[in-house]
Amino acid sequence: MVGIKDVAEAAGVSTASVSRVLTNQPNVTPELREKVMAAVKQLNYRPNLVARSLRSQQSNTIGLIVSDIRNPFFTAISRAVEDTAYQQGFRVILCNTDEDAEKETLYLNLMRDENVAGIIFSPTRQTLANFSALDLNFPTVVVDRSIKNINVDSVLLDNVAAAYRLTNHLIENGYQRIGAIFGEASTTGAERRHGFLEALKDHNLTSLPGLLKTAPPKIENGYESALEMLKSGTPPEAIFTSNSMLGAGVLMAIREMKFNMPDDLALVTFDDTAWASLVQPAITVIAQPTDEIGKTATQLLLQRIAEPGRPTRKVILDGELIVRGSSAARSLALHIPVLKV
Amino acid sequence: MVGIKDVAEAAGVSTASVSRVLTNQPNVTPELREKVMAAVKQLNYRPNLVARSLRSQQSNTIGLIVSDIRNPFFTAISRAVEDTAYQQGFRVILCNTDEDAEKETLYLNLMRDENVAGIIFSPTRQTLANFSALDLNFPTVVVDRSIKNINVDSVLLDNVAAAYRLTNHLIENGYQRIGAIFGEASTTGAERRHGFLEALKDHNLTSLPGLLKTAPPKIENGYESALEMLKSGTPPEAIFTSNSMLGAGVLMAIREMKFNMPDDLALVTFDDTAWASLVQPAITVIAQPTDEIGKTATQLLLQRIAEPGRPTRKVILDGELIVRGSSAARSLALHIPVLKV
DNA sequence: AGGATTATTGTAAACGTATACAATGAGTCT
DNA sequence: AGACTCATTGTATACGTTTACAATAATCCT
Repeated sequence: MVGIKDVAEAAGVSTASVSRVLTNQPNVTPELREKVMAAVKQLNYRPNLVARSLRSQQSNTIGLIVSDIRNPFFTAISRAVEDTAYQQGFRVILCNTDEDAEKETLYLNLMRDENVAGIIFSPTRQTLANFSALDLNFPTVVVDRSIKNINVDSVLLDNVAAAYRLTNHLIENGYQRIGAIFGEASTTGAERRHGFLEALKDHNLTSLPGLLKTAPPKIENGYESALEMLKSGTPPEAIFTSNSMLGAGVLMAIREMKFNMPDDLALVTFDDTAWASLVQPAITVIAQPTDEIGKTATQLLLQRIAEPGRPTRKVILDGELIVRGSSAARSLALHIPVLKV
Repeated sequence: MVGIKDVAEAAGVSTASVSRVLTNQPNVTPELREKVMAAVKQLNYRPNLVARSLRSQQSNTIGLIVSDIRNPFFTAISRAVEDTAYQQGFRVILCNTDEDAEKETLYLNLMRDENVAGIIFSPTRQTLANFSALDLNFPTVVVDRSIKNINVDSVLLDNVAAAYRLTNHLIENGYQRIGAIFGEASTTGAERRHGFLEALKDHNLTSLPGLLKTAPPKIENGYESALEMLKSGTPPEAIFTSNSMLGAGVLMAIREMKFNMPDDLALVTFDDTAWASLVQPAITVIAQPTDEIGKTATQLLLQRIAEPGRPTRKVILDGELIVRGSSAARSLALHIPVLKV
């Protein structure tokens, strides 16, 4: 193993000088830099990041704590976070929590032990509730989940507005008996639910018993919930889901029950996943600007790392409504049954 | 910051003793352990992993280097790797290479600098070619890509056999003009191509000009390649793709050209993604045992970390052919055109 | 019983780097 | 010219652990 001492010796300078040129400090003469770099290249020296981190008491790895990497939303986020982080010389440690509060504290502790520079985190409601209690002693930015009355950087979607728009779109296209399934682990689900209900109210519609569900954001839950709705005597005309996992489950149920989209049942969901546009008819969605979210979160974090005292900020992004066939305007035949036959 | 010294003081013992109980060494009396643990709990002490890693010259983080986390195959792999790794007390650093050989060496160096315990890696062909040259000085296990004549643990699919089976299935169902698109970055694509061609040969079929393509595993490439095939005067009866990214692109092209599956065109692909079963007709695929692959790779790595001298082993898993509607037996009408009308 | 062996704990050095402080030398000013 | 400043480099300590080695106490054997 070649260390800084070897480089110093080879270059005929002190270890301090080597360290200084390698950390790009000012006040080093070009000659010094040259000598050192030559020795570095010759010996193929690479600084030991662990030692560097121990001594300088700071590291350039950041933690990314998400609930499920298989959820395409988080996949996209991680990708964006990693890209921007690596680009700035930071590494990323990825953790899956499965929306499990215990795992969350586990990983949070881990991050502390690893002495990470900061974390990007999408906490469960549970963890969010006593967020101030666990006082993270490192820079933190919250993504996707909203956090109130606490000073922490965050970047999230305008969930209420997006859900409102999506629901509104359904209603304007002639759907009235609208079922909905919301994720229950996060604040996100609750906010989208709020937007959904607002839209109903503004059109003098009410949510119907048995057609308003809440479940952990997993495919099977979407499937089960939708089956219940579809098998009931009075199935909905449309289903709204607050994320793609639930949406995929609903689609499975639709397939199983051999319902036709959108004539028998319309479907709209959050997150523009691969399958949403491949399926026929394609699914109407709210597309979240995942790249933007991940990138912004990382930038926010890096800025806070550089300047811990800066005022916190909340970045709120807008979702984009992408209208596709799954929510096409209800056909006349169905609207005015008298015309049938 | 509370350190080991504080704990030692509080417990009335030496720092060495504290360290010994915390690293679960034998030869400590129960009383000692008790005293130390009490102090640890009281002070809420947590060992600094960076310092530990520096001193002990080993860490418990492993690197996972994949080409694209958005590819569902790698998403599934990472999830499995992380789960098993964390379960054994190891952390995971995730890196995306975009199948870019430069990025690969970049991250490989990074892993070295970070002093990771080992890595799990799916190298490009390019990197694989001079694999021995970059002599990784840490335990490595290669996944998904095959590597010859070099002693390194690896776990991969029996690609030739799987591709053969998939092709064979098409042929048996009456498809003869079969187009194919293979990933070009990895050895995987080449192997699957081999299996594909073998199957053709065994049925006295030949690959047709313009119907055998190679491209980086991205959706747009699948799309472009398929469009070319479909727009040609003599489009294929079926298309075979060697991974889900290409497959998704092909499906987009099919949709755009308004071809019907499987009557106008059958489609089969590798990897059982979410959309493969949601689409109608659902897609026939070779499902890779991703959980198994990730888990096995991690275990292999941890074993090698524990015992560096052990003989290397190559684990070869079988893919599962899942037959769905996209490759249904060609209808009689098309088979025997004379019957038509 | 006394020496040899073993089990347990303590002392202090080491891991590889960054950095506070000291030291040196080159300008600058009066 | 001498005192003073400032830029540059060197010396040596600190980061928070683990661990080789020393030391002590306890046990065993003849």
